Amino acid sequence: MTAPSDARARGTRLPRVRRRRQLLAAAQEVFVARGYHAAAMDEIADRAGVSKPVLYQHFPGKLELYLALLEEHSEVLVEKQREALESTDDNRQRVIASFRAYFDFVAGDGEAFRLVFESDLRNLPAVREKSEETFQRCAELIGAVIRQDTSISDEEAHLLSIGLVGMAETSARYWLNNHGSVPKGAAEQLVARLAWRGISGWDLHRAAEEQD
Amino acid sequence: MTAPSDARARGTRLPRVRRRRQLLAAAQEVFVARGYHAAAMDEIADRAGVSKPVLYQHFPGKLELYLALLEEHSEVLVEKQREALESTDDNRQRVIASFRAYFDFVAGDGEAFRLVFESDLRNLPAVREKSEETFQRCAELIGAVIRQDTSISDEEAHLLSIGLVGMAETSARYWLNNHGSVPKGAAEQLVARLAWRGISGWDLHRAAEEQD
DNA sequence: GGAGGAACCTACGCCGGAGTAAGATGGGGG
DNA sequence: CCCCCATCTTACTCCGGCGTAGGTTCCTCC
Repeated sequence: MTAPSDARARGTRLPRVRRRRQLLAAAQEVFVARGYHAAAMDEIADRAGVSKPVLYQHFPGKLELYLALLEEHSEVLVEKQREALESTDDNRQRVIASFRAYFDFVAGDGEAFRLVFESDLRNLPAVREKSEETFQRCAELIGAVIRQDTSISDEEAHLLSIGLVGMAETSARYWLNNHGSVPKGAAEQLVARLAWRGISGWDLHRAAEEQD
Repeated sequence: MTAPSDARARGTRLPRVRRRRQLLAAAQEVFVARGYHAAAMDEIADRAGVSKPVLYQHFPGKLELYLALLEEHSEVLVEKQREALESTDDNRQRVIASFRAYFDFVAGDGEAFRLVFESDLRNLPAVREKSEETFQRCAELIGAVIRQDTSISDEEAHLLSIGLVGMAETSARYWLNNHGSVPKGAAEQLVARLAWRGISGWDLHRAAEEQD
């Protein structure tokens, strides 16, 4: 670990756009490894093989740098989720694809998911809002599917999707932290099955269950 | 909001134990409202109607103060969960009770749940471990019930309980943040039903589902 | 080949907030 | 009645880390 990423040749100059990309990559590594607060601008600069003022020529401040990354990866997650749900018309497969999307997201891109799911800056309104918005958008995508194919009320469908998204997020994160205990495919399938059993045929058996 | 809690009579002396309790209460308010990093020892002291050194006569540092609270409320959650699962022998009722326990926890005690679920100090190993341990203990309690009444393998049962706990935590937090859209009892029931449909009769229908 | 500007550096200002020294105060036991 | 210790206070020190002033190098384009 602690691969220096791009500390190559402390003396190479880069065109502006290229440098910016690289700075973002370095920042991601540091923010992911240390969290927002423990991350130092000096370390990010070092990691990029550059001095601090360079960082400030590309981003007005630490916060903006962080927000840029948060924004980017939030968008990736929502997009993955959208693709998953559009990938098929079979709802059962949809559930599986949706969970796989979460696991993929968590497994991918240098653990960037920690920015979205485990940010230590949620107390800042801007960050909290972004986080919740991302969460809501995912839930809404799923909620739309549920509503479309059942007679569940809007409010109930929404709450159910919230629960499902929470399950996906939590189990994906858990799976990643305990790599090796269960292979990815199996974990996805298992949790997806739990979800599918939960929602499939909700209307049908509802009356019966209401009896209790 | 910003109820001063106990800023009563800036000049009253208190016996050691009583003062300690009060400091913990003040600290909880501030940590919950601001998070660990944005919380200032000065503010905690002020909130308790006392000066900073007093705080340091009761706790060696900011971190220890925080950990004391985290520990306490983590224990409360696990205990609530244990009680819920022991409250009945009917597994369906168990699921409901278990979810209710999460909602109760989130609804209770000055939003102390934010320390356990939304800590902005998870990057510190001590905190991360405590958080995960709490989470695991809850999952393990549920996992034990699942294993006890089904033939699901240990590993699978564990992953399923992880997912369920995640669902409970997420939906409870969401419900609290959007108070008013759904009454507590209804929300609990709805999500509990989702979970119950998911796990009940898992063995029975398993073979059939494996076909796909 | 030499201005000019873009990319980069060293070195510092400064501020918030954790933790501390040294002294004031007040009430219970001798 | 007065001493003593526990309680509490004011008023600092110190440090990490963000952001910046001012100067330097190297490439490009005329």
